[in-house]
Amino acid sequence: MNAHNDILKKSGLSVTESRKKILELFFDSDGALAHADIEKNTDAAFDRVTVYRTLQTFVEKGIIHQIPTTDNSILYALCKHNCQQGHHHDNHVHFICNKCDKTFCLDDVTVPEVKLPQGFSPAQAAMVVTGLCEECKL
Amino acid sequence: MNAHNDILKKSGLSVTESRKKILELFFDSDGALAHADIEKNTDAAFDRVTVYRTLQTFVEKGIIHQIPTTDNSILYALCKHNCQQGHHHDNHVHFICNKCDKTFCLDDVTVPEVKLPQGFSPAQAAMVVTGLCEECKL
DNA sequence: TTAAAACTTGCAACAATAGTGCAAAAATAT
DNA sequence: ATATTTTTGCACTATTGTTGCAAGTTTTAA
Repeated sequence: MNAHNDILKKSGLSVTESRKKILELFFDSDGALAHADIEKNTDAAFDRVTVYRTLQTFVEKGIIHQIPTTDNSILYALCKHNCQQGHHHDNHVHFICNKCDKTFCLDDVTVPEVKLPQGFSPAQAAMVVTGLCEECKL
Repeated sequence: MNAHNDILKKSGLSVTESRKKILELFFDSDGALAHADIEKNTDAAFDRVTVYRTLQTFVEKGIIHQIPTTDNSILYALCKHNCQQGHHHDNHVHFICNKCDKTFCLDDVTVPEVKLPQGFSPAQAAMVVTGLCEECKL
């Protein structure tokens, strides 16, 4: 009985091969993952549809969160802080490297509050910074 | 000779029906537009491919910019401030309404600076706030 | 421990979205 | 006005995401 299984159980999910493997992938990766990355890293052991559904489920259960991008893809990353079902707290800044295209969750950098114009009622804020990462800057 | 044509010429682009019309659409719209919105609003007068290419070209030339979303779509909006080719300055916050799904460019709300961890070299920052807009809040 | 119930998966089909090569058409330059 | 350059539209292909349903797996509870 390992920690990953516990996460699944706590979320009320059945413990299956695909879920275990995909969750493991997220823990092994330091950055964020796109659907395509997951298919690649599982050697297509699971159906494309299963991957889609697993990701959806994980988002719903607050295990992972989505990261907005401008390139018509969705990136997913582990929710490291206390996310609950239906209520995410992924209020950290994301960094995407222009050179290696890796995405980093800057867990220690929180998204700053901004004052919105009259009438706008905020629920969630996301921030994505692009540039060069440590590796690529050298 | 109108202002829109000048924008195209200044960017070194031929002045064509599709470009004029699509640029006009952006000026007439207060929010951001997705590819689909543009096709709808032009009554499919232009080929889908033409719309794709026009948007790409406009982004390259710094006429419009892309807005990141978490729903696997790209939104585009006019660069109101001094954007140049290859170097965007769309440093304002975007607001997406959860109810009506409209996107607003909050031109007066600039993206705040954040301190990044050692090693990260920022080039651009984007911020998207979701919630309820003026209309939908009522 | 096993059988029933509940849930998850994979397949097939479908739908929507995006990209490419190339000939025809339009815009620009001479 | 015509040659050159650029842009467009079509046909085709690729990628990405969704749905229904039967078969398979996991969980529950006797």
